[in-house]
Amino acid sequence: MSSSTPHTQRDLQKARTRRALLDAGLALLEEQSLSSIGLREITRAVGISPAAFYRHFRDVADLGVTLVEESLGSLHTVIRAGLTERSDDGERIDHLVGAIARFVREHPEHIRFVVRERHGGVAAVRTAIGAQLDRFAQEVAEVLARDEVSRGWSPEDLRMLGETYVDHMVMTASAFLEAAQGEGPPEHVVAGTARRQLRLISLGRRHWTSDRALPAS
Amino acid sequence: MSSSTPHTQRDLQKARTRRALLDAGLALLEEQSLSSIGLREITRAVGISPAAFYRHFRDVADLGVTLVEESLGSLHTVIRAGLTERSDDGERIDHLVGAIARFVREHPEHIRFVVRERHGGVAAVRTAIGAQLDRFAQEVAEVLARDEVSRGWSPEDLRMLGETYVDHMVMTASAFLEAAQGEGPPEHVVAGTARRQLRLISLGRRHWTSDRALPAS
DNA sequence: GGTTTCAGTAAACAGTTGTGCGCCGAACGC
DNA sequence: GCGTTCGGCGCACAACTGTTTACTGAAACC
Repeated sequence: MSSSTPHTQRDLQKARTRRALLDAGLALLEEQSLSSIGLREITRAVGISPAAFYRHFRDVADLGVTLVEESLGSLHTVIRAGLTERSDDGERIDHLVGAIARFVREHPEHIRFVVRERHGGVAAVRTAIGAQLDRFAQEVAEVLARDEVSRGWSPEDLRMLGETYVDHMVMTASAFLEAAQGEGPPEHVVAGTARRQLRLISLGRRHWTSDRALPAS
Repeated sequence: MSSSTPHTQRDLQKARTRRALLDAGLALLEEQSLSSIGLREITRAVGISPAAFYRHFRDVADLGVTLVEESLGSLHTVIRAGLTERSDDGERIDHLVGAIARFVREHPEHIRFVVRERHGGVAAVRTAIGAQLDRFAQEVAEVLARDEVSRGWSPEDLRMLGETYVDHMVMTASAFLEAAQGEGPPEHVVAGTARRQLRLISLGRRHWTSDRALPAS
């Protein structure tokens, strides 16, 4: 935010190879996990010498953390738009699931990265993803708080709801990804399940009472 | 299942080092992911020569697949017992969350392994876990189908419900694990969120209608 | 136009890795 | 008791790893 890229030809070229490193890393991540990717493997894919890597990142982990911001940044805007959209529950659910499906189709590597490294072997990346998803859940909670249905909800309950939505979104995205590479049920089945689950949540939401006791059926 | 261990002293010793290999692998997995663990690293931890590894497993991946069966086998029995238990929703939820918490406290390495490798870099292990969780979801669906609330549910809806429970269980277990190592919110907060989420699902379940249209609020 | 900056290089460093080979020696079946 | 089985060992192999060093040459600055 402080130093926007000076448009000198040199920094421009530097930014280019930096991008190439990030892209190469992301590409290599399709078949292995970050902790098993070698620095040399990345530079080899880009076509530069191993030592040049250090001009851009301290570590492979460092590169990973950068990828986190990138990957989740794009998702952020997509979902935010999808949620704010005003319509009845059914339409909103369809839109949301459709948005996730489209995002996965357009940026498969990004969500593969996030899903794989969310609980992966590199602590720094793990916490970076966790922090982002936290912020994310908080934001979703705030959006949902503005709904009529959320009247009287406690902050903890709203927070819980946000987490539920975010977790569900990540799971759905992961399922779509598996579908795309033929590793699981086909896309339309995944979409169906995702819609059903959102409907389930939506129903639960509508009949929620913030105090602890369940209503005597 | 076919060849139960012959109780000769030699096979007994073989089983012992095999166990040691599995345990060592599991232990090493606390800080890295399977794809980055070296065969030598494991044998070194056990105290045998690298070549001896091949007497027990073809691969590190092979060892991983074995770990999957072990880790999820134990969880299987725990949850099955927790679900079948008959009581009102509130109690059942408390019991379930408590059971998960206890399991994580007793077998942290197992669930860490499952969560980490569920979307990890080793394809064989990934699919093994996926298959197990599938069977698992199916079974949960069948148990839930016996509830009074499930009258009139379509098979797809029941299946969806089973998946929802299983996914939630895995997520909760993972959250408990993070809590245990101080990487996230403390245990009682995790438990609270988990209970709320189960309550949400339970409410949605109770007001479910298997046909597509949502009831006009 | 001379000087400084700096992305990328080449080479060397000491480790590490997976895997194949032949051999041992203790427990085994008979 | 004897011949066989077989878990584990030592060693060698070629390939690979992350990191440091001193360097080059073109773009940037003034």
